Amino acid sequence: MGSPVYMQIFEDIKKKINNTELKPGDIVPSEAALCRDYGASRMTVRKGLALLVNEGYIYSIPGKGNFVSKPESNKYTIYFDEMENPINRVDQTRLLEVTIIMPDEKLAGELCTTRNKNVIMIRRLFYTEGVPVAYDVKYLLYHKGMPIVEKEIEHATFTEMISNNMPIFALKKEIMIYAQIPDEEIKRHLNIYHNLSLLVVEQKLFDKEEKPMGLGITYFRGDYIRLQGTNA
Amino acid sequence: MGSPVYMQIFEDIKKKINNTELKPGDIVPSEAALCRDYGASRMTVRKGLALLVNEGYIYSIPGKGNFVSKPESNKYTIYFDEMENPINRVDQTRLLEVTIIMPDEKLAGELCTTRNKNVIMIRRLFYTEGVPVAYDVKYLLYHKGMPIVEKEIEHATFTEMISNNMPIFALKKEIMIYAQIPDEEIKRHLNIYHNLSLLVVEQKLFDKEEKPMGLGITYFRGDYIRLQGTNA
DNA sequence: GAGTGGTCTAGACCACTCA
DNA sequence: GAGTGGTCTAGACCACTCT
Repeated sequence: MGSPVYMQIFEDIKKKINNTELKPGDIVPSEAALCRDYGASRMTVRKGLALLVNEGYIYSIPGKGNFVSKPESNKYTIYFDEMENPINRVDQTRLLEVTIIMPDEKLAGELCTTRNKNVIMIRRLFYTEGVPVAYDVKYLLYHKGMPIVEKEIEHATFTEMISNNMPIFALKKEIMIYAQIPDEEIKRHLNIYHNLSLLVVEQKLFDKEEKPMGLGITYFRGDYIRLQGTNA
Repeated sequence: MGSPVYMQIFEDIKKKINNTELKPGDIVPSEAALCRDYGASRMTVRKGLALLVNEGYIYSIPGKGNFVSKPESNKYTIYFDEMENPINRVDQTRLLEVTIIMPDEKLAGELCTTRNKNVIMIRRLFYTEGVPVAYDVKYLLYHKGMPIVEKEIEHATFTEMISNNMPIFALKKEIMIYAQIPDEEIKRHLNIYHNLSLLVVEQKLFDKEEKPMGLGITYFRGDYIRLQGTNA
């Protein structure tokens, strides 16, 4: 029993919640009561309770008490990287095009910019063992230090392109996942001759002021990629 | 400036990390130094640092110091619910079948069971505004209190089916997302006559001993669903 | 041995809720 | 006014790292 007191408190209460001995909405014994039960000081008890709060088991209402939470049952954590996924990895890329474009209505809206502002467009193909597995398009709002050198762009992930000149902790990212039938251009790029679905992943990156910095759309062959996640 | 001292410490250091004034791998000023800087007690300083640890900004090495982390740049949180998604919601369901089956090799493997154990199979259709949008199959390992009453199953999400008799906090869940072309049966169920992709979401639920309790596969019309997430 | 973080105490004052 | 959680202090002892 070498484990710290606050850990005991944490584990004990967690067990009671998992046993339904304490149910969502129930009040947890008060801090003073826990101090008595464990012969511990209040700071120690609070440290145990803080762990339960962090893991979403309980929440506090000042002046009232600590209460058992309703679990968030449909929350998942997934790790996504254009270049690497649970069943495969990109081992080669081909740069199709790097150009400056004027965005159309839709793209300007997505990037919260106007149609007369320059946008860098990067189109690439990703390969695994010589086979094209994904078609990738990025739109970056131009700003100083932006990589427009082919060498820097060709093998970079979206985050890498932008984090060259932007501290990465400040980035907010959104992801959108959907399924689609390939159009003729994508079929040609990905050597698709028969019926095949695409898994499309859109990534949008924001700066710390919540302004969009870029949009990336990756069209994966459906038989190439699976995204995995857990509620851990 | 009514905000607590520990919050000041937290914000200040966070800002320095986002400014790259402190870079990944750098050492954070020692707790003693921060006590001096802020005229605060050690417990207060430690509370501020604990926040940074929780949010993944720093980590501690006992006897050495606190260090700035490398950010996890490809981690996303998504909320998935069979019945409800960002662009639509299921407003009606139809139970196609509830039966007891013996699993085939593949399913037995997925559920870590043997081919002679009973498995409950539930097949349903989901509708939005009268249109079939998803075909849903669940496989549940039978155990006491399992819902086999149609009324209880028809409108339940996967988690609800199982959490009736199992404390929900103990559940571990895995999710897998991929794109697929519909087979003839699914085309018939979902009234698909032209080319259309499916977005397939597999959910696997585990008990607290990490043993699988059930597998759910939902085949969504590609034009019906988009999954969204953020790195928040 | 000096410095570091990890655990813990026994108090304190505050704002809040509830009866 | 009694009870609750939120913040904070000024100490303490420990195990650890580094030199």
